[in-house]
Amino acid sequence: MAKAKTDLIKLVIVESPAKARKIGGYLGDGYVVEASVGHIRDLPQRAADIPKEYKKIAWAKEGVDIENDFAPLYVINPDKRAKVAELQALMKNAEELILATDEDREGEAIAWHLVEVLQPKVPIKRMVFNEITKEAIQEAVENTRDLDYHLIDAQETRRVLDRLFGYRLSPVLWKKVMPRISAGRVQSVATRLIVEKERERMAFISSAWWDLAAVTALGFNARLLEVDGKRVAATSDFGADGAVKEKSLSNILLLDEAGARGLVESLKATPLTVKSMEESPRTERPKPPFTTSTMQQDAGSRLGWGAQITMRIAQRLYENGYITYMRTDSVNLSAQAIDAARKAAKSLYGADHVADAPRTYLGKTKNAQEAHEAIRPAGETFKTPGELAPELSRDEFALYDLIWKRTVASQMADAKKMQMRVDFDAQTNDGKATIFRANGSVITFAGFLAAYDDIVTDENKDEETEDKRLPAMTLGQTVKVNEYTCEGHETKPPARYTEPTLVKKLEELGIGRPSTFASIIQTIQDRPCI
DNA sequence: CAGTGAGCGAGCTTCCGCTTGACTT
Repeated sequence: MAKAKTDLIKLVIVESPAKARKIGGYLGDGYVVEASVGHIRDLPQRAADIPKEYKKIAWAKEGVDIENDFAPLYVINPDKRAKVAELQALMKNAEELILATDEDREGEAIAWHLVEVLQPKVPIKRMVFNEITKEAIQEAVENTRDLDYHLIDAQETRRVLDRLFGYRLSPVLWKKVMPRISAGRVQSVATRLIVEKERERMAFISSAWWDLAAVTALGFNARLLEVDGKRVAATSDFGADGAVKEKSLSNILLLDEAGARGLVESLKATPLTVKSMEESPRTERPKPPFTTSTMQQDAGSRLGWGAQITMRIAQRLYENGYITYMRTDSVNLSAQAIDAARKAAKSLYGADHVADAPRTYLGKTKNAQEAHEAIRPAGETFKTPGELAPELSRDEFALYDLIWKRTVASQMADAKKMQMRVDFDAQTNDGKATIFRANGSVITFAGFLAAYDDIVTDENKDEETEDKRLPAMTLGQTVKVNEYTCEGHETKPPARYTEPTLVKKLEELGIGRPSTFASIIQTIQDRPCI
């Protein structure tokens, strides 16, 4: 019996199974949506992957014929043979092949590889979209384009370069250093960053200095700023090597313990006199929604998670439909997501806490591909963390909560702060003129901080950023001092990288991709050591 | 003559990036 016309389907191929299910629901009858589950073909990884007819060819193991215009040898990934067979079977009933892989360099290449492998005899269309809503998908399927061979060539070049660099350099290391270690465009830079940081720490020479504080009867402290017109050394006068900066050398007073104790002695309980006061308003803008890298950084600092744990939890949230795709370098939200964030902010924190106009953010990542949205709660209205608490595990809840807050905060109003600075005169009993300074900062309008607090880390705890209210004072007023205290400080070497701070650095340098940040860290730790 | 040990040669390791399960540690 001849096949009825209605048996023919339009085959749509995306990269991720979760995406396939969702899009399948939006496209409906006549469409079959399948996932390639990532790349289906690659250069041979090992000798066993090389087809019989290429086994004797010298360059086959490297997978690149450098004598012949760097022609690559592609083989089906061993774990994708069943998937390819499945797609080939579906093609038999297809009247059209629609390639809906991600709109980035790798996605375009996956689409091309699919065409090369499936060899369709039916029309081929390339469909792209940046958000998964019914409207966006409908529009995308009606406005298809052709494959972009510039992008495909760019991907092939990247692939060949990485292969030649990594597969030629690594064997040199086996011979000269030890077996099984490796080198590559990404991992070698990551390793070098860590080595350089360690060298900085080794070259670091710790300097000691002392400072003074006046503990006032009004409940605030003021720290010593000047003695006889000379500024007392502060953290910012020391360079990365731990020594006093060149330009600070001549004009600062570096107090040692004896000097500090002498000043305490000579000040006794001298009151402070208000010399000047200054108030300056500050506004603070919310941060953009999460990318893979910033999510890893925040989960690291707030939840104490490594990059891989964060990604595993995020993957579960994504597969169960709670968040959008978790491997992204984009800070953009869809129009519907912006709307949802603003509605959530309005109902929970009030209309005055929502930004006047929808906020859009510019990504600052080098080489960003922006094939996906930022990481955000899924759906056209965001379920609050509280609503989802019963169905999420403890870790899933913690990460969803972070994503929800960051997304909602990104559409909220600026926070307003008032910073206060009061300088005081005090005279030592041996006639030295000293100036003390008190800083205060008050949040006058929480804005986005109502949803997403600034985090206090060990590094910024000492700075004058905390919410500290100073009492009202007038010029010339004297303030009673309970006691003067002094304290010794040491400059600290630059901190070692943590997993998230290394990811941040790599991203700044344009090295690695959202799908590989976690595995880079794994690789440089897994390789054998001497 | 069977079992053992030294010596030799062959084959393997490895890159980066895109995706999930199916496997063991």
